Amino acid sequence: MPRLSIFLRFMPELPEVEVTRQGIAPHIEGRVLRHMVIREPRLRWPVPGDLADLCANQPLRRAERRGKYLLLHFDHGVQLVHLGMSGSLRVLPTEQAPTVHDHVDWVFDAHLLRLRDPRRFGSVLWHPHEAGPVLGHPRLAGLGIEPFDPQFSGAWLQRGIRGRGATIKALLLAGDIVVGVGNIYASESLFRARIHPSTPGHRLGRTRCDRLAEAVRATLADAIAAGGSSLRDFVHSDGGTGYFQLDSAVYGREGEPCRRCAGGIIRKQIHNQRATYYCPSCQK
DNA sequence: AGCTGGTCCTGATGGC
DNA sequence: TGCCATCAGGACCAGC
Repeated sequence: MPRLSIFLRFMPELPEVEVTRQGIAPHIEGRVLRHMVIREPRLRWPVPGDLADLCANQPLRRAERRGKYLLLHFDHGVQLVHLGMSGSLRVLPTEQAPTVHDHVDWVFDAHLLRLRDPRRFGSVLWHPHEAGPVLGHPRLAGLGIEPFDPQFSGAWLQRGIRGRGATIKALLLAGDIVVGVGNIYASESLFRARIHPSTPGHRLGRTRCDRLAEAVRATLADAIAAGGSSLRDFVHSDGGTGYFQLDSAVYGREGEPCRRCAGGIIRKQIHNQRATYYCPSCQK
């Protein structure tokens, strides 16, 4: 358990992004962004040089989420914020001094929002209003359905994997069928659905697709619920503590006994250079 | 030193 | 043969 919380703290998948959104939204929605401080523009992509000027003294209307992107809506455009693999956002007092890896601040009247991202795989992009709906942005246009969209189902999943021979784990991670499943929750969802991670996508029939769609939704919902209890960590925290204490069933449990079946020992396998955990006895 | 991870990009592969 | 979709691997980083 302690070991796992160390991992999770650096891995924003959909639940972490959603909990972040819920945590920061009350402090930024409807407030005027006075100015931005961009100390380090060299993120996954360069932060636009004119972004601070564009958004100074503009009211921030809404903080939305699409996949793992946070969408900060202004009247004249939208900021797309991605946390990459090590990013975190915190609401802090305006006078709080930045430390190393604190790359971007959004400064409001009474407090600021701060992006810390040691590995700089995150991003802050700008989509001007005149470029059309933000969902048409190149980073968003190819994304799959939201896992909590009522249209996401076994049938949807089966349509998405039709004719694709990649492993089901790789297809979940690809994000073009359903968004939000990262490396950890891919293992967890497949365990929940009792499906072996290296099963080729097109080998999954409707029954297993139904189970998997439900498992993805349930796994992510559980994680969001677990994270919701730590919302206070987003305010007036220096961000130094982990904020997810998810109880994983397989991830990081190599060699330990399976929680569901008697006799199974959790195995670790590298899939596409990514660690995958599963129970060889009850995942077929 | 080597491993870790989310996503985009590139170059390779395979089907029609 | 040509085109397109798909796929595996590489790159980007810092922390441990």
